[in-house]
Amino acid sequence: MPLNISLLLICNNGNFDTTHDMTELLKQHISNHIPLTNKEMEDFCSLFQNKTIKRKSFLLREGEVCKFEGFVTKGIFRVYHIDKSGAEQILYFAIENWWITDIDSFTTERPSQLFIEELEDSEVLLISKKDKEFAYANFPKIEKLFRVMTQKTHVALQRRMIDNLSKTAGQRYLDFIEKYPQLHQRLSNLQIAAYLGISHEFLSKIRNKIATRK
Amino acid sequence: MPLNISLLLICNNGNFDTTHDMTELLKQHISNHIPLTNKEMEDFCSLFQNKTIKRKSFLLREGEVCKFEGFVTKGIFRVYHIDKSGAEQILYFAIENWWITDIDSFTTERPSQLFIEELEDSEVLLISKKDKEFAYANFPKIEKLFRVMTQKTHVALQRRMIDNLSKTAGQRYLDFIEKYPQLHQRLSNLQIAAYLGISHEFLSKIRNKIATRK
DNA sequence: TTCATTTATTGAACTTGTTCAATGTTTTTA
DNA sequence: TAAAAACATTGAACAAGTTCAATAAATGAA
Repeated sequence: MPLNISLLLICNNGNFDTTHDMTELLKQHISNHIPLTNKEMEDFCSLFQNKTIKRKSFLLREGEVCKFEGFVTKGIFRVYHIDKSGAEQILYFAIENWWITDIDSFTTERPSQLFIEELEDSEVLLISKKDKEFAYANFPKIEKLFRVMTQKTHVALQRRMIDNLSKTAGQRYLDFIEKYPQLHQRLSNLQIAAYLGISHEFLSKIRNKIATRK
Repeated sequence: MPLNISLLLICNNGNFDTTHDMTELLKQHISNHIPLTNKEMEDFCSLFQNKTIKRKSFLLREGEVCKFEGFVTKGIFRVYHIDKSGAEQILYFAIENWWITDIDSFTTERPSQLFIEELEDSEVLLISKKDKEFAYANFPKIEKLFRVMTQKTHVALQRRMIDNLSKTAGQRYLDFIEKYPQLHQRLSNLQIAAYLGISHEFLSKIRNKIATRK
């Protein structure tokens, strides 16, 4: 059957409904965290809307209130801040199976300080605040799911914080390509530098040094 | 009545049960986040044990599994990591009304990479993993409480991450004393430097520059 | 109160990372 | 396919931050 599936994918230019396939990834993701009954799973996933987005467009801009939480099913996003001097700091990247939102703006309903931008043509499943509150109120397991996921994200950020406090940029770059080989291949060095908190020129020098030492 | 209360405090050398006063602070803290019935509040707070700790002793050391989550009612703690070269990175400080744990070790039950140390004589209310699971299972509001608190903590860490990526050490120091004036007064410059991710010598030079410019 | 320990300051030499400008390379788009 | 735009590399001068060593000041324990 793999041939048929390939043909299906090749022929699909985004002209017919693929929502069913889209939520498949989300369902799998949820199942990896908590057990839900079929009904709970269907009810929860039906709250999401599929959205297709062209590269270099924005899901959120600074100053807007973030009205969604998104689950990426295709493509790559970056969540970043622009400081007073115009420099960009990337908070995180999100590829397939990752969630994106400005959790601060989403929960407080205050204007966001962040940008969320697509780097490739992407697809994302979006849930509104109202529907998420509905889910929390009606499915206690969903409350647990998001508590556990937020904890995990927090632990990852704690590790990154410690690394940023203790390691040189060169070491952080090596850690990055080791930890996220798939991301590394899909990102420009400009993006990686903004994530590591260094200038792209310096990243270039780091790469040169690594390359000539091997 | 204020005189009587003062006398009571003066006479109490830790020799009689003050658990009741201790959980008062916790109850207030919880009420600020979510509404609980009296029974829920009593049931939940009864899961905590009060612990008095001398300064410079450890609540957790690297390599141990973190078996508690703690609510600080008195004193000041620091949660930190020691890297390969022996340098300390402070993840956060906790004073009255703050929570302390290694959330990674506590949830995964794997050895911690962190130290939790008292900097003053302190008191803390501790809850075990089993009792916390019990609370989650029996009080859905508690699940929500910790989801919301973890979200807030995460937002704060995201801001700190962005600041660390974009600001100079001098600016971060000024931000720190503005944001946490009470902490600033109770901490040595060694501690603050380890939090900011700089050497204490350099912090000293920053302080000198600030002082002479005023 | 005194001695030992910890904390803070300062300077000099050094390392890490930035900025700016010039040049080359790759990718997009018309 | 050509031109434009975005991305990557390199060097030189500079700024930010570290390290080490010496000294002073503050704190804690006997």
